Amino acid sequence: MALAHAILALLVHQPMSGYDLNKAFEESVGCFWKATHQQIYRELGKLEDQGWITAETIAQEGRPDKKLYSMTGLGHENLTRWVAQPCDVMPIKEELLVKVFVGDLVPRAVIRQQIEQHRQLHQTTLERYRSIEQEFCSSTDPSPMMQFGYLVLRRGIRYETDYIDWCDEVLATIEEKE
Amino acid sequence: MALAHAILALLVHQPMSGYDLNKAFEESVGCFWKATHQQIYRELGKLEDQGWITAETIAQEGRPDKKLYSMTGLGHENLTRWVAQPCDVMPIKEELLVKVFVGDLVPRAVIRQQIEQHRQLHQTTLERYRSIEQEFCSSTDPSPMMQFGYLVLRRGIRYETDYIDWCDEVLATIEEKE
DNA sequence: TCGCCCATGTAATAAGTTACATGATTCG
DNA sequence: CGAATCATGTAACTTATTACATGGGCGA
Repeated sequence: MALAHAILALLVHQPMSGYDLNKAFEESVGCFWKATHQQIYRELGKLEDQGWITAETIAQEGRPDKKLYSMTGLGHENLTRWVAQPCDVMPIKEELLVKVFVGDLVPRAVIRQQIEQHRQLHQTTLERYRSIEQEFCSSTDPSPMMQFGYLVLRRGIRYETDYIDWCDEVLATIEEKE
Repeated sequence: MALAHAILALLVHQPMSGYDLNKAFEESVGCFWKATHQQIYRELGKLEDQGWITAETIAQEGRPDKKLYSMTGLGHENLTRWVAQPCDVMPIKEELLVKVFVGDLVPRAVIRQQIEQHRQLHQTTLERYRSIEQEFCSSTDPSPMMQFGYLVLRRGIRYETDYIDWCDEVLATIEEKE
């Protein structure tokens, strides 16, 4: 049910289309949830059936019609109730760590290359988060919603920074003994 | 295919039963992969069909028979090839972060409580990793396999430490304005 | 005697991925 | 003229979760 609530969480602030939601998951919101457009459209259908959201079809000139989804009172109630419920720690599933774990099966260069590649990917993500952070800081609107959004972004920044530091630790260790 | 490779990665070092694998995923290996026993038994069946592992049934007194799985040459080849293949960054899906994101819907105390609870959970996991680290350090066997295992554990320790620090950051921010 | 450890599985459902499918507009 | 953006979806398939199911031994 978590994807449903992630979608509702985005619709609290403003109505959005499936397309908008997909972009959000790819960009800023990517630091706490991930979903493909197929999942999003399917889930939006379910949420509408349950009456947690409503759709309004907007005709547009020169581009396809879009469906703007808004949260209903029922959806709002459900989301609020869900926020207060205890939740589990999300399990970690890291392919890269499985590879490092069996690093002794391959030449050192293979692991070094994998780590270097991931360091690069996390660096790129970190830079994206940093530029979103700049927008927060330069904005003159210190609303409470922005505060919570900023705390989530902080988690993303911390995570990426820490991952990069770990990569450097690994690289230092494997170079040491070559 | 990643679960299959995570299982193979554990079977490289010694033969194990489904039960053993499940315990491993719950304990030390939990810092890089998670699987339920149902998934494990199903996957073991598939891996055996493919000829990547072989089973040997061990009759035991006073307790159920067990099936000890060992990796075959084919399994070893496949695992080795997989380690060298590039892989994607694993997406983050954090229910807690979704909740913090919509923290303005509920009283401050609700978010504070959620954060405190998760801080506690991550603290417990960190302590578990720290005690595994102690075993590594006191061991007089600095084999290469141990080195890679230690690097993976370092990732777990870093992750948990960083998560706890973030929790403290959130708690400081929400107390500030009460 | 109650509950945990050992040890394995099936069945049903939910969630996620991959491939397929369309079609106009706008920018380089 | 090709690629990207906007905008939506279906269908098939693979993974993961949850519930159900069994049964002896062993320690508090």
